[in-house]
Amino acid sequence: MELALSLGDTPKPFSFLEKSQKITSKDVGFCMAVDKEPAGFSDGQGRDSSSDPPVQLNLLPFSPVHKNQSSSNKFPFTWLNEKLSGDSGRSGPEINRKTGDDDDLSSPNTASTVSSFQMDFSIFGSRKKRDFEQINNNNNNEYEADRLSDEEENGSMARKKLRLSKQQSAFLEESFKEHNTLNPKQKLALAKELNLRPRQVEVWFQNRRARTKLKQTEVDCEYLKKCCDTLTEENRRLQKELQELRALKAASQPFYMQSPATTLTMCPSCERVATAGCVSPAAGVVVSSTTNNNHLSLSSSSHDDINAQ
DNA sequence: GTGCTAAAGCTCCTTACTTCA
DNA sequence: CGTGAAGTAAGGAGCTTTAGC
Repeated sequence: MELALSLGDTPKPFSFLEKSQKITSKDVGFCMAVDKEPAGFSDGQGRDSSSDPPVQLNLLPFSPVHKNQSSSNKFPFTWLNEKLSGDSGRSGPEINRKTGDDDDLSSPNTASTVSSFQMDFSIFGSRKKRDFEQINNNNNNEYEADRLSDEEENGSMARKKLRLSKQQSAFLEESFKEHNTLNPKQKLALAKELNLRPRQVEVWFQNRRARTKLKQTEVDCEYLKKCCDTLTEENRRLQKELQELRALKAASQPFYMQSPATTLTMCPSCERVATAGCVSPAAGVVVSSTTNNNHLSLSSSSHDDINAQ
């Protein structure tokens, strides 16, 4: 099966494309523009994805992909489809280019890549090794693998942290807008498109979800704060009204024979109290002080009743 | 069907690095 | 130039899910 995938002006063409033009999706763990997905599709990590639900397209409702996916649905990401089917055959952001024609020369990626390469690779953990092995095994990110190989040869593979370029971040952001989780295929495709390791894509999405959650938590916190302030103010006001009501009741006792009936309204839900003639729409319970029983009598009425008046 | 195990992914927390005021 | 805060890539622990046996 032919898989002609242009990834733009990559500084170094993928060697597997040079070695053999005959590529199966099994080889690359990634399937694009194929008439049908081969059985036993492997993501290159030992997992058989053939049992996946139709590429879990509930994640990507606008570009459903099925087992007999047509070539029009090249890739679950609509924005990636556009880029991959671009007129110039030059797709995706130009990133991590070795040549200096990138207008983003001031990109932190450039500086950090150079500087951090000088650190000690011994701090790399098992996961880093796993990713590195995965790169070598899958050839799914040869450029990155080459860079790592160069670092290893130089004995300075201690890149602790590599800042992603603006283009890479923007690209990932676009994919995150599509959906905030990735299936293995999408991860590999993104990694390939962006010349990143799949692990980097995975980490980026994890961190992105964490940032989203953090922002949402901050928003929720702010909302709850306002609610708390409102309730505090409401409580203060109600306490004041209660004091007024008690004062009114106390004042009416010595003169109950002379005092006219005082009608107060009280809402059962918000417990607001107001005198008759000043009935708020929220008032729901009529509190009337009569001269006969020396205590408040309540007659209930709903908000609707009040509002209907 | 059930239990065990390994692999993978996730969240959460943390660290380390970069950028900027 | 030095410094602290903010942003972010990445590591690790612990948990869950899933597939294979």
